[in-house]
Amino acid sequence: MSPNKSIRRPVVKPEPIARIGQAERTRAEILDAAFEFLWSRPFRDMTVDALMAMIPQSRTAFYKYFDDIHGLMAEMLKRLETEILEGASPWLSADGDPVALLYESLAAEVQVGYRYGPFIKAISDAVGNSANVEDQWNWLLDRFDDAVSERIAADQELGLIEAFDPRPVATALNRVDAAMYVRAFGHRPRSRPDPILDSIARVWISTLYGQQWATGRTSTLYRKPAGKE
Amino acid sequence: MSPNKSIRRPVVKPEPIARIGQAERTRAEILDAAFEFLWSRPFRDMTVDALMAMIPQSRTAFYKYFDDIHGLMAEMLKRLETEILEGASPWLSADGDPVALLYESLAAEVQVGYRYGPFIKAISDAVGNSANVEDQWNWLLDRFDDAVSERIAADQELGLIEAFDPRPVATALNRVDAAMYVRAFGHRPRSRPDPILDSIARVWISTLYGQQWATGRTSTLYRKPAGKE
DNA sequence: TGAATCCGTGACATTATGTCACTATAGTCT
DNA sequence: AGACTATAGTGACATAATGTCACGGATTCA
Repeated sequence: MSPNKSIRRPVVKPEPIARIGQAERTRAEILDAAFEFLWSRPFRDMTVDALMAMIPQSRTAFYKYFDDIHGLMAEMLKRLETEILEGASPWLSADGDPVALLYESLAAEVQVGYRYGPFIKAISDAVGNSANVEDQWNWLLDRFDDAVSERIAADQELGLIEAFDPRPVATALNRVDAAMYVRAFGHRPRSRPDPILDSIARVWISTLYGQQWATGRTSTLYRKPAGKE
Repeated sequence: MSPNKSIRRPVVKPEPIARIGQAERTRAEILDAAFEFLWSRPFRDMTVDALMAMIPQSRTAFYKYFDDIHGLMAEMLKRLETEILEGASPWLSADGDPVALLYESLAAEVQVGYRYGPFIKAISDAVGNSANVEDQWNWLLDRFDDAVSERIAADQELGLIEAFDPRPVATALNRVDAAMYVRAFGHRPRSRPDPILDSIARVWISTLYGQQWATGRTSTLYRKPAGKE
């Protein structure tokens, strides 16, 4: 990072690197191994030793790439974040029947939860062992809480949702999802996702828009934006 | 245990014990110390060493009473169970306005959650580190799921609750509570319990009995048992 | 060729764990 | 009283996992 000696560097020389990319490949190899490990064994069994035994590298090589096992989990969590936020939320942004959109969003989320079940469980296990992972996980959850709160507030403005403090309700609803994913999809064989989606959707829809839409999954709450631009 | 030499023992002699009750007192001392520890520091910092430094006993004495730190947590969890189940649930058994009773039950539960907040967080942290604790915690939660499912099914019979598969919904609702307690009451200073109760109650009541009762906390759903004995 | 750098490794120090053989002592028996 | 015994407690030890460090080998650049 710091240009100690070779101050005169030919202008076009952004790649003076030896063994190009080797580090990145090894790093990715470790991350992949960790993912594979957690797919079949619980987080508490993942020692640096056991992990590095899966790839042709010495145990200590691990520390060239990560601070410790929790640092590794934090990195993996970042990867997951991207994936989650992508598949996420028509309901949060798009325009249309709120009940249908909410259901669609939850369905997408359940897909992700199902897909990454054992890994999400690993994260939730790791949370108790490291302030770092805990902070990062909470930060992610809080962002969801923010987004959901906002949407609730917006629909309250429109009279689609009753008046109440949106924040704690958003938190409660989001926690349902996280807990259900860990429980239902955290161990293999994973539960079938459909009943999970049904129950989650029921709780969300009943709480926000009213029971009468919980079964049908669509509503007549939505009217084409009139005055609002 | 085995009568090696002194075969001729006077018949009335069921108490040949020396240093009566000392063990129980030490055991309780350790449990108390653990509780105190967890009140101010996270579970991940509680080593056997740190714990036993709090009382005038050697580190190894710990192993006379518990298998390991997780065995200790399992024991503490059992203690908590009792407390939880006591303060628990008018809604589950008593007769009367279901919405009012549900609210009352949740209020009592929130009290317990508030009271034991940091300790509940410690349990939830320990869950990831030990199959034993995990099993026991899940067993406790499952019992709640059972009880709630039953009550839902009963009210569905009476037409007070819509028809749907009660089990996953019960699970979802119970998970709300647990997650909220950890989040809101797990760290000090703990959040004020009232908004937590409000949001939890809103989710439960809206999901089960309908939004219209979520604010008022009482309903007109209940009618004196007529035909039923 | 030689210098610089990158990647990786074995050896080590440290910390926590759990076991075991042993000691000390309070109560019991004669 | 004095000997005996089960109980409570301890220090020393073996094991396991962690994280650091000085070094070695290889590759690229000058």
